[in-house]
Amino acid sequence: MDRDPSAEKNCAAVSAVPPPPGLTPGQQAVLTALRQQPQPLSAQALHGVMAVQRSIGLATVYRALDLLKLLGLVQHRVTLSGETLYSVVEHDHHYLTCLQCGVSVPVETCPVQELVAHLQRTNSFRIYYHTLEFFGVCDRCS
Amino acid sequence: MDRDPSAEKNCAAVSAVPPPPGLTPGQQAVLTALRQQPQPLSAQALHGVMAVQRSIGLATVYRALDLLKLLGLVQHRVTLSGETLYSVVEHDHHYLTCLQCGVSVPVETCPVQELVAHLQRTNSFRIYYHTLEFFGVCDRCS
DNA sequence: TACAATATGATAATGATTATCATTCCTGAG
DNA sequence: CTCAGGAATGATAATCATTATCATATTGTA
Repeated sequence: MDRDPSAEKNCAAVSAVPPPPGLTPGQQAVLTALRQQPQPLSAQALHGVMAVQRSIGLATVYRALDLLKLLGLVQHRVTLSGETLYSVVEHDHHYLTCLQCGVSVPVETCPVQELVAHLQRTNSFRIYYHTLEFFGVCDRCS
Repeated sequence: MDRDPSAEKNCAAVSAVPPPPGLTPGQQAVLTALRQQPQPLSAQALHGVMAVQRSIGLATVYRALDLLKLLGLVQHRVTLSGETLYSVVEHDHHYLTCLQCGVSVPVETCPVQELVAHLQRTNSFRIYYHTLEFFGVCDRCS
């Protein structure tokens, strides 16, 4: 068996921002709901699961997600079908996506932490999260 | 001055697929037009620049881009505003994007080539390209 | 040369996201 | 404690990139 080449394991979030600042109840609810999801979720799906317990407008969910993104608490990724999926910034979640069938399999390693630190120094950018995604064709489709 | 930490330079495309197979004239035109662009371009923008010289339908441009993606000749990335930008698969183009103002600055290094090779071996996926994108807030916005 | 399959174009339809706007909530000054 | 100003919320209309549709044109082939 060959060793994993670029080996840093699943890197944890770079504590981008302190704990939640003054979030409104609605924003808190969105964050809490998102934290309970095992998988990244679309805004509409999140709205769906939230609406069961608490009434909240779809627009509010979108707005809260945008805000939470800006606070470094939530990250996003866009699927091939154009949906945006949101998840809490915790661990990196990277994917290998088939351009044909759209299936995404998670990638366990992440080789970019050093690069993040470097960019942060050289670009005067506060980096909250990153997406790393591989596109190709899975064997079933080729 | 500190050295660049994760140092592989701009990695070239992994010759995903041989030269162009039997592309139709329309598909060829799309590929050619895209090759002449210095920047990644949206499908509509590409259609715009193409329409000047050659009449082509917008739907055809979309279809050709999808096909070229499937052939490993073209890659895509999605902006914060939801547009999909296309470019020829040549060198990696990675970005640092401000979640506030949306500005994207290119990132010159790419630490994932080894990982690509590894994934290719362990996942029986044919990998054509990848996207690596950093999100945060630029100093002007924070 | 005629057929079957595929590509193309024009346009309608889709669907996720955003804008709008009236209402409600909250906070701080008085 | 009360009121005014600002922000947040919800319902819904509007937007806009992308996709589906379908009739027509093109291409490779028997």
